[in-house]
Amino acid sequence: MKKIEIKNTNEFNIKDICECGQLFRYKKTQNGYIIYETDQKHEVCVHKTPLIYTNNIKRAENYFDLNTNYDTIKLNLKGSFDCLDKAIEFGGGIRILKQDLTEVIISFIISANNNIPRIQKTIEALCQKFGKNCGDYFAFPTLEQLAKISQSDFEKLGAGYRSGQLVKTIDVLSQTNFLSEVKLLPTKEARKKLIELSGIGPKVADCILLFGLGRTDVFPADVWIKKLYHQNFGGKQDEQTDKVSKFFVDLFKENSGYAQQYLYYYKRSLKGEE
DNA sequence: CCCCAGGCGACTC
DNA sequence: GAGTCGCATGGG
Repeated sequence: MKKIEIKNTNEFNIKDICECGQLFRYKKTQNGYIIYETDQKHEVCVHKTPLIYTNNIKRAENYFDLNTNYDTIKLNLKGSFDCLDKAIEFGGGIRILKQDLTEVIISFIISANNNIPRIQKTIEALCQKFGKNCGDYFAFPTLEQLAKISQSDFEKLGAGYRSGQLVKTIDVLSQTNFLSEVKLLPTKEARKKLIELSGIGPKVADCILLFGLGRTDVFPADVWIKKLYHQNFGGKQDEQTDKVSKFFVDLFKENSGYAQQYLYYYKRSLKGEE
């Protein structure tokens, strides 16, 4: 096992990374976190500084986005409005992970109109039932494995009414070149193509673009973001997703995705306190 | 009993 | 194009 030592802790906080909402499979440990992705395990221990344990340095550098300067991004985002400054202060150690596209697509279809503990529970059950046994954990099912799962199987996992959507979308992913093609498209076209899949609307598409395709010129607008928009910029209580998303992308451009993660993480942390 | 959760799809007009 | 409504499921 090799290790990467993180020296600038302003730019890397494993709690922020795990709990900011970008992924669902992680576990808190004695002095850090373990993240599970596809059939991989990424372990981070914090002593004085964070240490990433990996058997593939290049892969870990890419996964944790270590070549992006987050201090610069935060500096660029500051001064826009008060809530964002507080959010950056609160979650300054967030990094946006380069996650597996298929896993992100399936996970965020399950996330729609759902709560995080239940999303995690369903995804964990999916891995246990249909993923490879990797010893002390289970892999996320491969596309080949996913293609064998029926609608009633998904229902038994607790996916609810999203079960049919999952089967339909998995069918497209496994029977066409959708995944390889969508990667090549500019953000706007990729978004449109994603929304054609069952269970994917504007919000889920933006999460997929941000977490699975590395596009930071998107701004997923969920219920928390809409609340924040209403409080800070007016409009209706339940404003239209595309309207809110476009507002913030116009404001933050290529840094929209980062801004969204700081804001989402911060707003959720205030749950019940405002 | 109600409302809510990282919304979406179908159906109106 | 915008406005409603139902949707599985579990927790508060």
